[in-house]
Amino acid sequence: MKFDDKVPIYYQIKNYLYHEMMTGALEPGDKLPAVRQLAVDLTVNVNTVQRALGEMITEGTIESQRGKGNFVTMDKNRITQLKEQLIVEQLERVYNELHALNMTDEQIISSLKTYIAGRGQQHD
Amino acid sequence: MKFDDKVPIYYQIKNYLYHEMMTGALEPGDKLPAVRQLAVDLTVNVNTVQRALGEMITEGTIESQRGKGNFVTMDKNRITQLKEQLIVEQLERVYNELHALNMTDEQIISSLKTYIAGRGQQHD
DNA sequence: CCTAGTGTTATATTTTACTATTACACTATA
DNA sequence: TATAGTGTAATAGTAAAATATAACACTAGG
Repeated sequence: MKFDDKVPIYYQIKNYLYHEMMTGALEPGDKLPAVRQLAVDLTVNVNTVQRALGEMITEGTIESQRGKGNFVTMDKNRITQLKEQLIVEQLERVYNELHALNMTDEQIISSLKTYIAGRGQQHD
Repeated sequence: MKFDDKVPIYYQIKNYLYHEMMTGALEPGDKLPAVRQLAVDLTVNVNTVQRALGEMITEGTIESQRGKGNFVTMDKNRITQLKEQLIVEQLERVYNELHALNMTDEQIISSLKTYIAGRGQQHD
């Protein structure tokens, strides 16, 4: 996996797993890949994986069963809340960033529209 | 200044100065605060400031005059390009993030509208 | 010429993230 | 009960970022 060297790997692993949960690749109750397998898949050390999982366990996003594995929480509400939270965080960030660049609300919205519209050309 | 401990300080300093330039707080030809002053203002070490400035000098965003100070480039075109670049980077990021959360283009745009509309309530 | 203000550079130290490696604890199952 | 698969934890080492501190180089002005 490709990581941004400006932010801690364990933090990016958390985000990766969040997204797997948000998109349904990992559903409530699902068993995650074994920590050693995740380490191989992501080409990182087991301890780094463990650090990410440890935080998610503390948060209650995943549940650990020693000897069995790590499992996505059965609390679907939590997943929904998490998704909403991730979305708002992103919106908040762009808004603040673009607003700090002296753009008006209207300019922010229209620039996003333009960006998305102009996207079809060279991507996907 | 408050820093996000998930990303290097020198990198955040660069972004801070970029924004100062984008908003016009620092205009082309303007003299930046002395490195030691910046270090005090940002409550950071001189070397950390220097690392940020060093990269910006290499980029050509600012120009250094030994014994005199650091100055914003006179090349207004560069400032404009930089602003456009910063905007696109933000749009790209938000788009990719939200798209990865299974949102459609329309949902992304409308969620931003909703966010901005609902913003007036508790902020500014 | 001296001094204060500026950028630049270097050394040593601390802290944090990450890695490598090993060991331990628990579960399921053959 | 042995073994393979799982999570958990500790130790030691490396690398990068940031700090503290000091010195050097240049400029302007008295």
